[in-house]
Amino acid sequence: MKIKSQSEPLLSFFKALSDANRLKLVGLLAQKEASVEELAAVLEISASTVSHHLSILSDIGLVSARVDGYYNIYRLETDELERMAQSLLAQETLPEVVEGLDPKAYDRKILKDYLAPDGAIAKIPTNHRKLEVILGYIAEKFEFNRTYTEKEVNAIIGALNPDISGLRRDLISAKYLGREKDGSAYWRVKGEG
Amino acid sequence: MKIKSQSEPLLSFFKALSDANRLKLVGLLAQKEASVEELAAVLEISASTVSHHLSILSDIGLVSARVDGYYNIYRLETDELERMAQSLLAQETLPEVVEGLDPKAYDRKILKDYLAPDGAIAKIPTNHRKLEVILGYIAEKFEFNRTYTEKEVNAIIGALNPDISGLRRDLISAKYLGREKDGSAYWRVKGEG
DNA sequence: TATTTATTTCGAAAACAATCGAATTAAATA
DNA sequence: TATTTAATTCGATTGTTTTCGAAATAAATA
Repeated sequence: MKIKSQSEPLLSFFKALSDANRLKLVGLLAQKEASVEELAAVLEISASTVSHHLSILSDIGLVSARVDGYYNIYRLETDELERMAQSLLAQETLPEVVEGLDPKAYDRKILKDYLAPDGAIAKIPTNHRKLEVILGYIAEKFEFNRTYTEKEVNAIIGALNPDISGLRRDLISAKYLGREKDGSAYWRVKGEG
Repeated sequence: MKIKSQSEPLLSFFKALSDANRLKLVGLLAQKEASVEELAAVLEISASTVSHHLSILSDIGLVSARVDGYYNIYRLETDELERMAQSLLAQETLPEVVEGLDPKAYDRKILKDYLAPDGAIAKIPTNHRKLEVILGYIAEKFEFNRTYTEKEVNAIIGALNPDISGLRRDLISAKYLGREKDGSAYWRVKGEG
């Protein structure tokens, strides 16, 4: 099942107003209500096209129609327009737009690029952002709430990549591992377990 | 020369935000700045497509880029977004949208439909709105600031359509012509000259 | 200096949207 | 009831937009 974004109304609103003729329709109806025929004459497009545009505006509640004799008289729902415009400014609107997206997708892509199929680190990235992701991956091989000897640390790192001392230094300077001043013990500091 | 609407910025704004992926980009950048690669991974679309979308957002000043090493780091121009959203609500925004449109286009179309090539009234509309337009057309054949005898009135109307008494009555009841109680004089009341 | 890397630009394919005129529907008048 | 009228729906066409992968660009590293 496809995860559907929470922001459909917002997108529909922008789509509805992202056409020059529809924007003009809203502008005209803001002045006074009007029939399809009249709008078509002023916009110089066919009545069927106006009808199509009005149905899009009507779908999101921005205009409504009233029958009067032969005519369908359309009017702008001013309150609705104001409500929608206001909600653009609301704090909670933008966060909803990104619901359903996975912020870890980039980290996963980096791991995929730098790890061998067996989980070893095939190549060490020079780039800072990417190195950070790889260091986080190494850190996960360490448990919280215990200490490791340097020999144990080297064994864990060495199973992943031959550049043991370089990676050990990086892990400490990036604060993934803590270390006794005399080098007698190491322990895991941060990461997500 | 094509008359250009005054509302280009408004239309560009809506167009820019009328795509689901661009809306998500804005949502992501609202949380934190990010590189093209990172955005592409999270949205699960190609980097070139992200680049294309960012250039559209950047054209209207909604995002900006900063170079950092290999990366172009994009950030949301929060102030600009707020400014644009605010201007949607501004009084003067909607009227600008309809600038350059001719509100008399509908009247002209009605005249075209009901007048013969020589200017005579080929057919009298039953519809109220349309009849009004035709009456306005007849009224223009009368001068302001003088009176007409019934004979003169009949001659002017008769040159346009044989239903003289019907049209004369309509002109008076729609207040295009004034009339002495005893019917001895008629004069033009409203219209645009 | 040659190579690697992220981004942008380009060109083509596919998806989408606007538009028109004709056919249909619904409502008013003759 | 048949006709006229305005609006909507339909089908086809045209134009625009999104998207991708490949090629070009620009910037950092080896």
